[in-house]
Order: sequence, then structure tokens, then C-alpha cells
Amino acid sequence: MQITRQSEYAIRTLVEMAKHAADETLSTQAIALRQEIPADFLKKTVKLLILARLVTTQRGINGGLRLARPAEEISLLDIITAVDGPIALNVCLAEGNNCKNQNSCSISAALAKAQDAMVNELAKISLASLAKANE
Amino acid sequence: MQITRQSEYAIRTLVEMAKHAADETLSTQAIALRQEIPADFLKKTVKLLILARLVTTQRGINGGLRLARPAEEISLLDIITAVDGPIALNVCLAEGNNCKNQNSCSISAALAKAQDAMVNELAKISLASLAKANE
DNA sequence: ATAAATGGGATGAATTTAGTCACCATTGGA
DNA sequence: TCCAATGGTGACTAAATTCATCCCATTTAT
Repeated sequence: MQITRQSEYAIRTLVEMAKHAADETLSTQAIALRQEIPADFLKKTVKLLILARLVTTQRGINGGLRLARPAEEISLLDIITAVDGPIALNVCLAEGNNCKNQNSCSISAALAKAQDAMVNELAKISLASLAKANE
Repeated sequence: MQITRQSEYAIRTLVEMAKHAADETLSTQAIALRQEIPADFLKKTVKLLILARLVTTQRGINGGLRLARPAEEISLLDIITAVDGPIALNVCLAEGNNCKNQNSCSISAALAKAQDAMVNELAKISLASLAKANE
């Protein structure tokens, strides 16, 4: 019932980026150093962020990462989902499940309600607000 | 980011019990059969429910399980916590963490907010309501 | 060319999860 | 009194997940 450490790394990475100018590129090395994240591991995390269209990258000297959209338009939910996949409090709430009783299952409905409450909160929190409070 | 299967087994077990009279004992075998839970695994789960004071047990012939309190007074949060331990959306929100920056950490605060939203919902859902909707 | 950067695959240790098995302890009833 | 049905407990295991580390290929500004 936890986000993965990789997910937390992604959050910290994006917060670090949001604290810099939007047109500035930051290398994974620099981020890894400042946030104390294993550099090689971060490279793999970045790949997930690219797939989720949260960052863009530039190879070569002076390359690095940039936010793909304004920090105001990236939510905590976006980041966690990008790394850990869709949030599902139980197997039966995950995509592609085939529990035939789902429609009439009071347990599934109850868990869905709690999950929605959490997801709604996560969607409300913007990367911009995290970066600002972290200055 | 999921409850464990063991936690779901516990929920189903207690719902099954809540559908019977409070003074009736149900054997783990009977519950395992009806809910399609591996019997030996369920025995281990029951131990956790006893420790959390959610059920009481009676050994010997005609023995089995009973709810330790009225189904109205047992919440989904009680059950999940009994089996999976306290809910913590991130390491830094778990008991005994020692992140020195926690007080000023905007990420930890944001995750705590989302977690609280979920926990509050889970606390609202009673075993009685789950059993009723499942009749 | 060279150095700095991302891209990507192979590998592995540690932990967690889910389950099985064997055997012990207790108890009520025949 | 003894048996069968019940819960109690610990050892063990297979599989999946998590969290890395290492190596080398590719791109690019100077």
C-alpha cells in the first residue's frame, strides 16, 4: 500500500526541475546528485516520464531534461501513475480484471470509493505548488 | 499501491461472518469453502484478526470464529490495518521513519493529505454495511 | 575527435507475497 | 475414555516485485 521508491524519485526529480526556469535543461547527473538518487536508476525512471509525456530530453553535451508542460499542469497523480501505473487499491479494481461479480460486489464498491477519494486529492496537487512550498 | 490478497481474504471472511447471527460460530473450513480461500492460509490470517481483536475463536468440535464486536463497529480500515499494518502511502509516512526534513517537506505533506482522504473513507465503511449490500 | 550527455539491455540481491505442509493443542460428544 | 473436529504454530518454498548496478551504444556541442 505504498508508492514505490522509484515513484518518489520521480516526484523529487520533477520538483527539482520545477524549481528551475522552464527553458533550462537539467542533466540526470545533476538531479541525482542534488536529490541523492542513484544516477543509473534515475535514467530508467526518466524513460517512464518520457513515455508519460511529462518531460522531454536532449542528448549530447549540455543536454538534459525539461518539463514537457508547465508545472501547473502536472499533478502528483500524473507522476505516480507514470511510474507505478494506474492506481488500483485491489486487483479487482485494476484494468483488465475479469471478476464476474464486480457489479454486485459491495467490497469492490467500497474500495473504489476510498480509492477515488485519494485519487481526487492527488489530482489536485500540482507540481508547481510542490515546488513553491519546497523553496 | 494495493491491499494484499490476504487483506481481501480477511474482508471476505468477516463479511461472511457478519451475514450470520452474532452468536453463531463459523469454522475456518466453512468460510474457506464458501469464499474460495486456501484453508491453511486463512488460518494464518485469522491469527492477525485475533491480535487486532476483531474476532474471537473457540477450539474443539463445533468451534470456530465469532466477531469480537458488532459488525457496525468494525470498519474496513480496521480490517486492512489488522492484516497489512498501518496504511502509509510512502516510507516517510510510516511509523518509525526518521526523515529529518519531514516537517518542511511539501511532498510528504501532499501525500499525507491524499492518504488521509482515503483513510477517512475506509473508516466510514462498516462491516455491517458491506454485509447488508452483499446479501 | 572528444567529452558530456541520454538510451537501453543484462544481471542480480533482497524483500514481499501467497501458499503448502506437518504437526501440536483443545474440546465436545459418542 | 477416546475420537474426530476444530484452532495454533512454525518451517519451508515458489514466484513476483523492488531496487538497484554495470556496460556499452548513440547523440551532439565544441
